[in-house]
Amino acid sequence: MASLNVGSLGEYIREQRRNAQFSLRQLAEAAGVSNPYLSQIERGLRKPSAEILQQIAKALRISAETLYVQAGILEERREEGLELRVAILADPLINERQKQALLAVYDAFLKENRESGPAPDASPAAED
Amino acid sequence: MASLNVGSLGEYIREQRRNAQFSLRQLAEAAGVSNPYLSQIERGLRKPSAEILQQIAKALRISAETLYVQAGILEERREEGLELRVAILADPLINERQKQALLAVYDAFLKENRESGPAPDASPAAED
DNA sequence: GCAGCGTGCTTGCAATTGCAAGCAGCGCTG
DNA sequence: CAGCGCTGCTTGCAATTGCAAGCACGCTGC
Repeated sequence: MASLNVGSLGEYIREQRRNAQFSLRQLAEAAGVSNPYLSQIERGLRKPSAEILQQIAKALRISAETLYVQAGILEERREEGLELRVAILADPLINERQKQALLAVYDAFLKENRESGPAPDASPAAED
Repeated sequence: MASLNVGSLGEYIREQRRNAQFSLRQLAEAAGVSNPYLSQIERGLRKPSAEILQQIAKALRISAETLYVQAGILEERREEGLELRVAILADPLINERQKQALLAVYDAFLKENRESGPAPDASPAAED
């Protein structure tokens, strides 16, 4: 169907498989799918269901979401600022007042950064 | 296939459709799927692909991810407290100092809630 | 050379997905 | 009453998905 997405999906799976140093049959067996089908997926001839993607992801030890994004059924979260807002609002451990307070602090930081230019992200490698 | 998941998925879709006060045909048309197929999905007779779920979600104005979770192809993020911490740390719009400040505020709120009991989530429906 | 093994791919088929045509039932109107 | 419009569902079929059986090729050991 969406062969554009399937094309890059298949390439991505083949790349990850090679990174993991699995043969096609090894991955197919680990994933519980037939090896011809996996071959077809990698070459973009078939568009696998989400369940198959889940199985492949698990066998490759990568997140299923990664493959969903490649397949075009999940969007990468790219809306800047929105993701954290949504996460704050969705957090079950804090109440509404606290959520609003966090959002206010976040907004203040964004404003501060807009007025003083791009965030000088002094994020050191020590974070790792 | 996984008719357990499909069962709850269909019920969920019907419920959301009724909440939106759409007839089956209206939603099917808005979603760009056939109305018999939507009927079958709601009754758990068919298991739709992620693409169809995406279309339905869009027509219902809910996130596709919500339906993916119902369908069992995506897991809910349940790690309490961790998701927001990760989101704060991953946000590209604020710097490290600001991130630490947000985390400190969040921690303070969690502590406050632990000492005063469960978060009295006065989250109103006004969020819709 | 040949047999055996591993690799990736071809092919035909059964099951599933999604649709078009249409049915049955209900309420409303003239 | 008949006709119309709306509702949700039935059914047969084409296309797609995923698999089993098996092919072609390269490499290795005898």
